[in-house]
Amino acid sequence: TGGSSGGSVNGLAGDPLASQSSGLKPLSEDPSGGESQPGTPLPIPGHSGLSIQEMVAMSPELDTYAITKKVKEVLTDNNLGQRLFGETILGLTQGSVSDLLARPKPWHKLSLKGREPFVRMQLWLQDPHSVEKLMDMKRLEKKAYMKRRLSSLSDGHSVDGVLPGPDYMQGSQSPGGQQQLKKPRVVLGPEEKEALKKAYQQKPYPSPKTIEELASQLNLKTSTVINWFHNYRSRIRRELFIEEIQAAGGMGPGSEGGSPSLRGSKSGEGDSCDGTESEGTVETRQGLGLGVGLEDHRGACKDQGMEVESEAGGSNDSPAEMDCSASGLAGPGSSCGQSGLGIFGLTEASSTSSASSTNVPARNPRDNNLRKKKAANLNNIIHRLEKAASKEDPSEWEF
DNA sequence: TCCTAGTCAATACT
DNA sequence: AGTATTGACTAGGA
Repeated sequence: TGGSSGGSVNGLAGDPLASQSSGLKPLSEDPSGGESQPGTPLPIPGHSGLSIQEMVAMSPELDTYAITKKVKEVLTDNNLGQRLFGETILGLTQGSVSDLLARPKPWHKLSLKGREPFVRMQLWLQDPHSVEKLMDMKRLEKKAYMKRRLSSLSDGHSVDGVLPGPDYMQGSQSPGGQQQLKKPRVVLGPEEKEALKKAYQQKPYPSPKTIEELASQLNLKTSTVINWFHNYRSRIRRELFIEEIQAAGGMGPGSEGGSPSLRGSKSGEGDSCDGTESEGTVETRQGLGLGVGLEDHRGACKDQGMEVESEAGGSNDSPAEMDCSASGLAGPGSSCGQSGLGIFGLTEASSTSSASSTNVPARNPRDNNLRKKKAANLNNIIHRLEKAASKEDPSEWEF
């Protein structure tokens, strides 16, 4: 991939990580770069030469929340970092791992590709030697690091770049040979973000024209504004998923139940409710209904001029999920984790949250968010309706 | 062409 | 040093 993107951690070319040690799978994805699809004849350790893709395809529904919870637990208990875990087990970078562990999307909302890390995690959890393997890896890294440090010290260089990470070379992408000066990362200031959020509240899907305006007003590139909207929408959507999971009782026993998710924008500002307003779960998926799930909750915060009161209280949620209904799981009850039945021995999934639960006493801050969600959701619906309206033939309407 | 899903990777935070 | 956040980018769907 030309850019940094696809390549990924799996560039673990010659570092100690990949190969070695007991049979840790080097999760390499296709070397070529073709990425996603085909390749990956990754022979998962104990599973009859199936590629992960195949395993993912065959996998029954997994409880992503329980899996990440367990993984976090194991990692912290054993003092293993996300970076090591991500690079050696998942083939993802630290940031991605952090994100994944903190906000897992429910299984039924994941694409095949998105499910892969969870299947890997599940497999890892089931491996009785998972921890020790990773520990070995850690030791090796440390050793290598020390070595490098020593040698460079004698050379008189500093070893800063010693990001144990293998790749890291930005050179990989400069085929021509010369380093293209990397463009500095754009960092939006609080005011800019504020303005963008405001704009989002009024129009989650701004027109090109609006985007242009925003860009010039904020002095940003239009692509930055576009990216911001894309990212914001998708991240808010994710927050919603988390709520869904938790509202559905997804948390396990030990959990405190607090959702780490919704942390609106820093307190500061005067804005009463801003933060993660949201957008809707318009979840397209298979065309089900408008995602307006979320029961009603009232809430203060009437800013931005949107009022939004009632809406169809639809059940939202996804529809028909694939096979679902796991077949042979039946875990040992209580704790998730191990057990190992069936091909995967997966732990049952708490299945789709049929949301719409009427409970949820409504925790203070949550209320506002829900309201916002509904509001934004409506915007989404409107967006879609407008789109549909542009189609003459009703049969083309999607909803 | 526009959107979403997934990620990367820089960098802010702890 | 490890973790969290987030702008940018790729792939793929419609």
